[in-house]
Amino acid sequence: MRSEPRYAQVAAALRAAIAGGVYRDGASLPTESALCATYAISRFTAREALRLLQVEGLIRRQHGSGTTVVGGTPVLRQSLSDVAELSHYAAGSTFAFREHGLQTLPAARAAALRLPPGSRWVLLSGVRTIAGLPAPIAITEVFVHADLEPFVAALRAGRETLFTQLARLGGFHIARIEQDIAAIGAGTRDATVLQIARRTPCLRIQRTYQDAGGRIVLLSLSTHPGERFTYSMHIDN
Amino acid sequence: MRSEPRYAQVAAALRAAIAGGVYRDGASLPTESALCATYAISRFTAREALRLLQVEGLIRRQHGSGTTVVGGTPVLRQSLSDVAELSHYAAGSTFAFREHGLQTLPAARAAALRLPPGSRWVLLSGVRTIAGLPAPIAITEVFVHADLEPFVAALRAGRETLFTQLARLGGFHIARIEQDIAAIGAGTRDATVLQIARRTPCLRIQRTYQDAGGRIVLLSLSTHPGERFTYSMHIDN
DNA sequence: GAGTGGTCTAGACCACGTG
DNA sequence: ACGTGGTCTAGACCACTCC
Repeated sequence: MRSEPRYAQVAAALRAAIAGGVYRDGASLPTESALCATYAISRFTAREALRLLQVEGLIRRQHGSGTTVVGGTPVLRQSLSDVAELSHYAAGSTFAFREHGLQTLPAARAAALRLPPGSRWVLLSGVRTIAGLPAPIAITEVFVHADLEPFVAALRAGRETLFTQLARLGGFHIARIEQDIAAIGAGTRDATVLQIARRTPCLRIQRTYQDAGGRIVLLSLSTHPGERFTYSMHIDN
Repeated sequence: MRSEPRYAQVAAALRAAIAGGVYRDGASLPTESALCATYAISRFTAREALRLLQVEGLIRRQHGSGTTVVGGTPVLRQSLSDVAELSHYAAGSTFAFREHGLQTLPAARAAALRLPPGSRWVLLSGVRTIAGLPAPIAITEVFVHADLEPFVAALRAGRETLFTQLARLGGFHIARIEQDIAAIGAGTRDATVLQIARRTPCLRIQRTYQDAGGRIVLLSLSTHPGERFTYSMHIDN
């Protein structure tokens, strides 16, 4: 049982105080030196705690004036922090894939995907289609951690996403998903499969699924033709 | 002319070294103690410089292993998991805009944005820039509901997003944000402002901000050059 | 075990905003 | 002038990774 860093504890305490109405919208938070005194911490730790709240958008800091609460409304926490949301865009679509076995990635490829050089992955490739549409809406590559190779054969195409299947089969828990979205021009191979012109603008979505230890268990790389795909999400307060 | 903080100078030097190919993709950056020695700075200053590069997405830090370069081409990343982060947008960036008054949208335009035909909006246009970068990272159009016109004159460019300013000025609450992300080719006008070639792949992000009644109070339409912008988010279970 | 980054202390001086 | 946050030093111990 590792304990949280001190600055995270202080940040949590302040967050709770804000949510609890101790500091209202626009109200001033204690000064740094006040925090040092009340929590018996150094100024570094106090600043680190405040830095956390700042990137969360909870507080606003002004050089000569002080620290004020920006949005004390306590419900602001809710978000798309739900894995279910991630699958909603795929509803009604099906994913067909082929397995290409366990491979060591070329160094350049590994670096581009920000995976450890020399690491080994089971490579899958596939296309996502929507019934009735002539061309696929995505071409996808999936990299499964070598440790999970025994479960790959049991993967099925269909509604359930690969990562939920793997999590169930492997008996582990996905703790974090990182998602990067960029716009790129279609390469020759992608263009052929997607039936679009080369260099057509495409959405490139890279997701990494990490377990509790921060280890990447699955990485997926999808390319969607720009004119056939829009990534849509919503955030409710 | 006030001089830059020391950590910003060190960060700039490292940024230049990465861009100049001294440290390639995936290569290791000097350790913190090495930076302390070469620049004659304390570890705090070195870490502050590295922190800058980290939030820019240029480097990746791993506890026991070291600091490595993520991408040789500078990519801006925006991490986003809830409304609070959305309000802060890209750290260190500023938004400059002009107001173009109350207008009735052409029918085609309204349809494309999925806004009611004949509805009236205050149109704003602007660019988002990051200090030190020659070209903007986004060109943005904003449509503000006609009912909020009295508050538009009070809007200020700067750190606070337009919708948080409007919510405060108008005394209402944003209940829902919808966000659509697509890949498009840059049009002539966008290409000029963003200093890229026409038809360069760009991320087009459309956000609608709705009040509790589902009424769209604000719509923003941003175009980001693909090679300078990656939309990044994470989801924690 | 050696070396890395993560956390933390106890000081210091400076730049900024408000009185 | 004063108090605020911003920057910075010179140490320290710990947790993690890799050999």
